[in-house]
Amino acid sequence: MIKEIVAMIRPVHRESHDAHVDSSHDELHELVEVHLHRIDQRYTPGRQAVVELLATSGRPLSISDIAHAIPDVPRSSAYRHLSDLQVAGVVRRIAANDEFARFELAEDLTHHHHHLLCSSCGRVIDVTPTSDFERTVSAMVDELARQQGFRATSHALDVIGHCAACQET
Amino acid sequence: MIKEIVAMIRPVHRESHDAHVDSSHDELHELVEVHLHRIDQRYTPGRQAVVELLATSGRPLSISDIAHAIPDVPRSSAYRHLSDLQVAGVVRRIAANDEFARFELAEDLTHHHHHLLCSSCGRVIDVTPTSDFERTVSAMVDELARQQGFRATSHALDVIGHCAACQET
DNA sequence: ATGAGTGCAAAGGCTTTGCATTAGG
DNA sequence: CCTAATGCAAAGCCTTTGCACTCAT
Repeated sequence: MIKEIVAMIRPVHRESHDAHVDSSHDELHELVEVHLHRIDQRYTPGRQAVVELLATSGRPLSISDIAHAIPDVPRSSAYRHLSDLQVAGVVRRIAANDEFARFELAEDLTHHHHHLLCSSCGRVIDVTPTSDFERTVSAMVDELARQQGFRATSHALDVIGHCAACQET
Repeated sequence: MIKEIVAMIRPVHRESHDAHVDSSHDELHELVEVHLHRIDQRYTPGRQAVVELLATSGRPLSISDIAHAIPDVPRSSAYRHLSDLQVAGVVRRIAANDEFARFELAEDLTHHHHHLLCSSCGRVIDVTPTSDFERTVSAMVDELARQQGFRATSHALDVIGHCAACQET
């Protein structure tokens, strides 16, 4: 059943919560609660733990990362939490270049950003573009899409290379 | 053992084969053979079939796509072919937004391009950027990376949205 | 009390591997 | 001849599910 629901995932449009980009910590949780309530789900301790972890990690986390960081939340529950949070539009699943899916808070709850993928260590680093940068990227993306009759709703720009730490070796 | 080798994957630098972007069909296969020989592997019929398929598909293919298109190549062999071709730098694995990995020929053998990911049907469409476009993206990517002491080697720009076919419904 | 949420263990599904056979150099 | 390449079937691994128990409203 979750399957069908997940298939319906679409961007959650901000309504009266437009300026939460700089929400404080508590506001984030309140907002998540609202998102969950929209789909008749509760913001339980287990879910809070997952959201809290994603909010403070500063980078997308894999299931392993999560299971390791919150040992008292069983993997099966972690999977379910992530799935539910995804349906609620709170969490977004991204695909790194390795075989592991990563999860991060939706940009509605944080801010738009891109990723730097380290080929050496697999690390994923978040980077926030300047508005100038973003304006340009958006324009380019729209142009690319239009040529194919494609309707763009968002984009992802990943930079592949080697992180500072891996260059030292 | 393949594991260790895969961990060593790095971009294959073109040597005396710089201008193969417009290689004819046969030249592609010859080039693939060279890449395979570099790692002491043969360009067998099964591998040729996979490369041929990827070359003519015009879009990244999942294992299912491949298994379906080349029924006489067992899945286990397809997996091994893709893995080997990846090590040889002939094939690149990309991650779509769904759970299935897709495979495409490395840009060394084709040309640099980006992807349009349809949220509705999961389809991945290749789009080739103009050189102007690409120049700008590269510059922006370098800028993003530099801020983090990251050394960029390549980039991927994915546009998420709905393809023309899915908008008709 | 009633339905959602959670844990544990079992089931599933896709990938990888072992091993014996075939083929290419 | 010798090592790579293949097929098939078995093994692995991550993810999903079933079911009973707990918790919140």
